[in-house]
Amino acid sequence: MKIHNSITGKKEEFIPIDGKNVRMYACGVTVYDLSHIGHARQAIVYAMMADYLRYRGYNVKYVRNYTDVDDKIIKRANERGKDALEFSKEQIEESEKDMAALHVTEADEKPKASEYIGKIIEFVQGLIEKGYAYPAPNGDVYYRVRKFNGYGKLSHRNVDELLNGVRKELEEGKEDPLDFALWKSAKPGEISWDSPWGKGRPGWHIECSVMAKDTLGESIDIHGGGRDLVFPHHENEIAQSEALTGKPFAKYWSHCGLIKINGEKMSKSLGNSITIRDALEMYNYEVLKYVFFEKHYASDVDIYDKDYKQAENHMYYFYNSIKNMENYVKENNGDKDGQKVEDDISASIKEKFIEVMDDDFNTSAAIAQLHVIFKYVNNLMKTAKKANKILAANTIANILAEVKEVYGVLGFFKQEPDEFINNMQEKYLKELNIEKQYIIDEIGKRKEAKQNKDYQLADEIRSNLDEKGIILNDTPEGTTWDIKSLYQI
RNA sequence: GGCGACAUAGCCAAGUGGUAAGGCACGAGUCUGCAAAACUCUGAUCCCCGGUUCAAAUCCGGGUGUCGCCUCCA
Repeated sequence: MKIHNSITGKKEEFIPIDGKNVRMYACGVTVYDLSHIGHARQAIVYAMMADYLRYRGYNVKYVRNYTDVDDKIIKRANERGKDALEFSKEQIEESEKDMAALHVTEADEKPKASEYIGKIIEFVQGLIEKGYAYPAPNGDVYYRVRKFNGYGKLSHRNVDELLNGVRKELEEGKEDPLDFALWKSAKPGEISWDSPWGKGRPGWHIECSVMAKDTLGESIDIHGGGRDLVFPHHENEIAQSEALTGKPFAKYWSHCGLIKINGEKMSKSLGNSITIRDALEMYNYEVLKYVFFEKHYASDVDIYDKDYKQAENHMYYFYNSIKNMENYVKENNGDKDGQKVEDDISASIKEKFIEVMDDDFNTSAAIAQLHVIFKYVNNLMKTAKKANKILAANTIANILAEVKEVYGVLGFFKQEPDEFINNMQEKYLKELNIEKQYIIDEIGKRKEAKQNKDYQLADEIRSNLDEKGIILNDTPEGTTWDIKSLYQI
């Protein structure tokens, strides 16, 4: 099992601190607005890691926090005339709805900053006592960056370079421009808590150090988050935690790549950010997982509209293949004639999945393998049929069971094929504004024309439907229809 | 300016020492009245230059280009 470690910049053998027990922390969202697909990717990626590690026999404790006290939250709450905590509580509920709709495995604990104020104050006091922090006259408390030796080891910078080229004004009360706030004194009208330094609230970075320590202990195995958090957030977490405990904070630092939309950085100002809610309105959750898993988690990705469409077509192909497999098993149930052991690749499915996933969670390669499997099975069923041989249903059943179990780890194939396929067709019929009955009637007319050998009329009916976005498929069992765009981009 | 990452076929994308997964698009074929779907076949020596090695897309050095971070950000 290998995992990429940002702190060394290398892929390393994964050896948890405590045998088979894995402690994992991922920075969650600051809940001042609806979550977007960047948050979705991050949540999906770290849930996938937890799921996969469990699949490999580790006992995983996975923690993902919520930042529910912060400048943006306060600002947004004020705009809406709401209490900050009341507002963030609502936002957390919305975020949980999104995660449930995405079918993301829940974290074992989801601590909130506002529930950790006492422990945050204790932590800050500890840092002051050790000389790593100091209160400013205005009630802020700052971290003394230059005091911590390892500062910059994650983001690979040194303290002096940080000042390079950056005009940083020395804020009042700070000893050094690099120092960052652990505790912020309250401005009038802001939510605040009592502290030894007066009324105030925690800084952002300290929350994660405190919550990670409280839920997982002083040293954790994997700390994850978006690549944009490397500096300063994760760098500061290390400084805080290691200064207080004197122990290594996280053994493996994992960073998830960022998302661009149609070639542009996703941002509110560009108006191109896609909320999870919007995405789910357009695409099934397994389709979204396909989009994210198709590329390695650590890569920054540029997602174009056509990528979703393509993923949808792939999932449609997979589910149709599964349906065919199920039908095949049903039709040939109990028939063991023609079974060839060498055709049964079910054992190698798991083997290959583990091989690529053990290599830093290579979901991209795992998905490539999925295409190979379905192609293989479709070919198997086809050639068996063609040769008028009955391939043992057991072989197909074995492969199908294995695919569902193995790829279930990534959250795939949790739906009934008919359910998935019908929903997809309904969605497009609605979009194309076509009634199912109309198609059936047209197929009936065409059947008649074909029986009369009036192929010109038959072709006309078919091309007519084609123009409307419906394709017909003549099979020995009759004519079936489907949605054209589920096969084409 | 500093730090970091990336550069693989028309496009997307795996692959960290032994002669390049997968997908999309394109073309040919099987099937079909003709199509469609499905399946089969077909394509790259890996940005450029130099080095290490029996052997490099993969390691090292230089160059070019793209991107991220250095301010809140998954």
